[in-house]
Amino acid sequence: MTKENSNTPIIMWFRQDLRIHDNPALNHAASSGKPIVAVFIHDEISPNIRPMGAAQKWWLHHSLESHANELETRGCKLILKSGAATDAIAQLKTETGADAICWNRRYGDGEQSVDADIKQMFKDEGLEAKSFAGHLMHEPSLVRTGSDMPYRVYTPFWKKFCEMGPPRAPYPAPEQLKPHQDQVSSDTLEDWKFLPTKPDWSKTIAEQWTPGESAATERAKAYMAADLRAYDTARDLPGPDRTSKLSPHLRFGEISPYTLWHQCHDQRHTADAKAREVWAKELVWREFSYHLLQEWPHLRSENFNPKFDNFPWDRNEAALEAWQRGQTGYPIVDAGMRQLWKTGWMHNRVRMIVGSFLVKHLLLDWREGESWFWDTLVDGDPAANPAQWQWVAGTGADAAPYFRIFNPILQAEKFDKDGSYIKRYVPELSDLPTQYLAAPWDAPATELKKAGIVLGETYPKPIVDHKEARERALAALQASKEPKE
DNA sequence: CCATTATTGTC
DNA sequence: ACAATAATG
Repeated sequence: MTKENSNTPIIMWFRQDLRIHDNPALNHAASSGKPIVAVFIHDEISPNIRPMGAAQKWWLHHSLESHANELETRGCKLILKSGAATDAIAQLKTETGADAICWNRRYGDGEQSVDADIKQMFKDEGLEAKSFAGHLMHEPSLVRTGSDMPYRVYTPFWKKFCEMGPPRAPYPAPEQLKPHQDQVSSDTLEDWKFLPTKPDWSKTIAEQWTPGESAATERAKAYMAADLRAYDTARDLPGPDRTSKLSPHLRFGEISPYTLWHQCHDQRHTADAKAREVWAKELVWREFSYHLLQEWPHLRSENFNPKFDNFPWDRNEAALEAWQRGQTGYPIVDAGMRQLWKTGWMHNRVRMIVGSFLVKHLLLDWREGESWFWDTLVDGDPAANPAQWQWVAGTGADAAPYFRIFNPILQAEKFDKDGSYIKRYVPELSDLPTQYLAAPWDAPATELKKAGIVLGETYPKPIVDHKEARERALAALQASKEPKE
């Protein structure tokens, strides 16, 4: 095959795919034989693109640093540009004389319309613009029901996903990259001010996480070898916490879902079929979220199920703040919210509990919770975060025929039996015997005293009564169903 | 009788 | 998923 323009550069536009391995667009750029201009654009201007949350920015800073180093060892510099992506790409095209561009597809209406514009910009000049599937194993728009409709329920989506055949094997990293050598203007990471300063809340997060492709790869390997086998039985226990912690790495594409799918299924000798399937199903929940986002671009702002449009959400700043700060008086809720603040992450079981509590017990709008998570989670994902919040609120894609109201006391007793999770994040309760940890207000006065706890002083009294809150939520649901005058 | 366990209806 | 109710021992 002749490569007519092998001396003119190709732009490799990195977005949510900060990896060398299994990166189809990068492989395309490498095999084109053209000098590669690698770029990342920080775009907070283009319409309908959600500005990143603070914790994600912390992650992205370090992930870009790591990715730039990876590229550097292959002789390639990562160019940083900011502003509207169409302008940044146009400028880069002029600066470098590039006659081709490639990227891995992203999802969401704002992102896709920017990408379509840029593709058009290249096509109009007879230049090449190619996009690849790398973020998801099956294109969300191609997973359809028998009557050619998008799925609204996970289980049939999962079945269809399986029928569509196993995801392709991951691609190897390109053997070599031919870098573009000329000087190109670039921002610095410091220009973007992604790291918090006054106050710097990132220290406890940095202790937990190492952003970047090599850390992601190591974590995946270690997880598959050690803990995958216990996933189906242990995944609901936030105390021992045997989850993979791969979510932020996946969020920024430091490791690909194809790689993880195959690593999981290759683990036949250590993990049984059940454990492997349950874990793979979680990976496909991510795909389902993108499927929903694709079909319902306003997933983060509008009820998926319009029947909830009349739901009488409360507005209560004090209650919202108590929830955000982990001061609700329900230890399992407070432990979760404090884990989130401290580490930028929360165990999934606890996400469901705190989400249900915000929406059902406090009657606060799920969008308040979604926004808080978006700002504080290092794995805040444009599809998974709204999809999960809508699921827990009952407004989303959920097959349950009833209005799910988690009981935070039962949930704590069931999933944090030994109280290790609560004690870790709510240390003011750590001297209370385990049996009282789920509901300290029911502990005998003598036990509270022995543990040095004064409810309302050293730890809050519950801000709502469970039974009353439950009844109030059910009444609100009824009220939202009354036909409007 | 009480505490634990199984069943069932709901949203 | 929960909670009211029934069954068990």
